[in-house]
Amino acid sequence: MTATIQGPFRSAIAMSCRTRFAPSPTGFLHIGGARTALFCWLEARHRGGAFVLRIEDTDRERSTQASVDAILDGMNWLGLGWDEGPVFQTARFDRYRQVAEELVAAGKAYCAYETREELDAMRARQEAAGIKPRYDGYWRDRTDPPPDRPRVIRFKNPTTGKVAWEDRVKGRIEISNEELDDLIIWRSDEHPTYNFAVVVDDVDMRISDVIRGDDHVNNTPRQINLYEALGAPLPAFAHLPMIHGPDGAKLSKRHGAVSVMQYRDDGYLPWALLNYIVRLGWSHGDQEIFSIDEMVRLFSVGDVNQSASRFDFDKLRWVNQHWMRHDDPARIAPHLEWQLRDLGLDPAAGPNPADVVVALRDRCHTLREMAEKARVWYAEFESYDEQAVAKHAGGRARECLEAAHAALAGVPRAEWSPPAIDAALRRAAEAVGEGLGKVAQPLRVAMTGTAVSPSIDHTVFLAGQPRALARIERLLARLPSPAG
RNA sequence: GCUCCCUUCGUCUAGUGGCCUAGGACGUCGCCCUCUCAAGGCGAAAACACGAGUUCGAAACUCGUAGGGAGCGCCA
Repeated sequence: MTATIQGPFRSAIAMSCRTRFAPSPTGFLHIGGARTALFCWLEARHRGGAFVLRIEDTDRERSTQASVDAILDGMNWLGLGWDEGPVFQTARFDRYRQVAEELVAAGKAYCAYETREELDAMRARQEAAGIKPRYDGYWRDRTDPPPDRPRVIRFKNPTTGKVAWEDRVKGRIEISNEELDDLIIWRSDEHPTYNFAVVVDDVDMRISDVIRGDDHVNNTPRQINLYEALGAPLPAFAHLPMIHGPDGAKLSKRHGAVSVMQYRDDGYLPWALLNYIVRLGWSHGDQEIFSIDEMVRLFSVGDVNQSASRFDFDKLRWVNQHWMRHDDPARIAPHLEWQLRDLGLDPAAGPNPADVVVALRDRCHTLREMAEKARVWYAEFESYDEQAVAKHAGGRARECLEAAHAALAGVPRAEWSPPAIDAALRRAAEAVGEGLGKVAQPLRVAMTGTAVSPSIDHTVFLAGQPRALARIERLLARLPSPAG
């Protein structure tokens, strides 16, 4: 009996989860924003709820269409799809105006007529006196005739008591109303302010869990007072700790990548980036590697910890390599192709990229490095590393290369594969009475012009039979002729 | 200045009063493996900010101190 009631009841609660990611379009999607978006997305997915994307573009000065596009591109590249939106706040001005006017009519907000200069002066006086700058409430209860000056609408914040909430990550937070002042909700230029628009939107969109950076904790009590004035049910709040740069300072350009799209350019897999950032502030025991499905299954914003973390590029690189090594090569290949093209190489002018992934994924940490190392199979190299030639092309290199050439030429075209090549090279080594290494090193120089490459069978395989033989001939041609 | 938040190895973290002479991972170092470079295996160094208190017992609870962060806009 209990079980039959429990099931539907519980899912009804889960269904009510609605989260939103609400960036302002004043730049690209940065790494902190990406993690906030991820956590919002995961919380909604985990609870079978909805994830809403909202663009907070009420600041006409700083908002740009290019930024909107950049944010959308970032979200799409990461694979964080939204169920509703994008909703633009600029499309909702009438609604904000209506709510602001209702608040005034209800005596919960009022018009104030100070100029910016007067407010600046007030602030300066308060700071000089060493007290917290706050609006003094001059117009709060005035009934004077309104002066002939631009007006703003201010919210009548309660003057006594305190605001408290149970933050899902920070725990209980309390702030006295005496710390707060009457915030402006409607500007003199007839636009809503952030703190007001957010609340109206979150109420209208029935957001159940407000998940955002902890730079917003100080805004929360004012917003809670607004919810109450509106008679709206309170959502749960979850304030995420910040992400700093490796040196503990705010993450900035000088740390390397700030925009998530830069991570694509630098050769990271989107799901690897997600795996790395999900572990910044969240964990599940000792587990380090999470597929997207696992994250959805295991994540809860209530498990996020409370302290700021630093971005560690070394660990990101490790996570990225992990996914390059453990995913299906076919899933990695398109990303490698993107990098090859970005380097000006034609993926069709060489081996199947999936085969390149198999050969190189143990040897690099990013797709960028992989593409650079793959260059030798998509274009001819121009010169040899002379040190490599000096070290490996002396001694019996000529005999070894000739034996390798003969052995490789004997591999039927249809059987051209790493195992067949390995067998051929071992036969060649045996024929000249040397270990495989004596054949492999000069051959490696012949194949790549350098002394470093993947295992010799793959290195030769990826070159393809005609190109492999040609490259052996090319090296042989520059070696001194055999004595006698 | 005021308010709020935070503090376990270099870094990300486990830890919810005894299982902790504090575990894992990245990074670092050493050894093994080996056709180069990697990857992999094994191992090492490395942390509870400090001080009081609560308790039979504190990394965990409370209070201070120090340090760090955020906010205090007609920005979001």
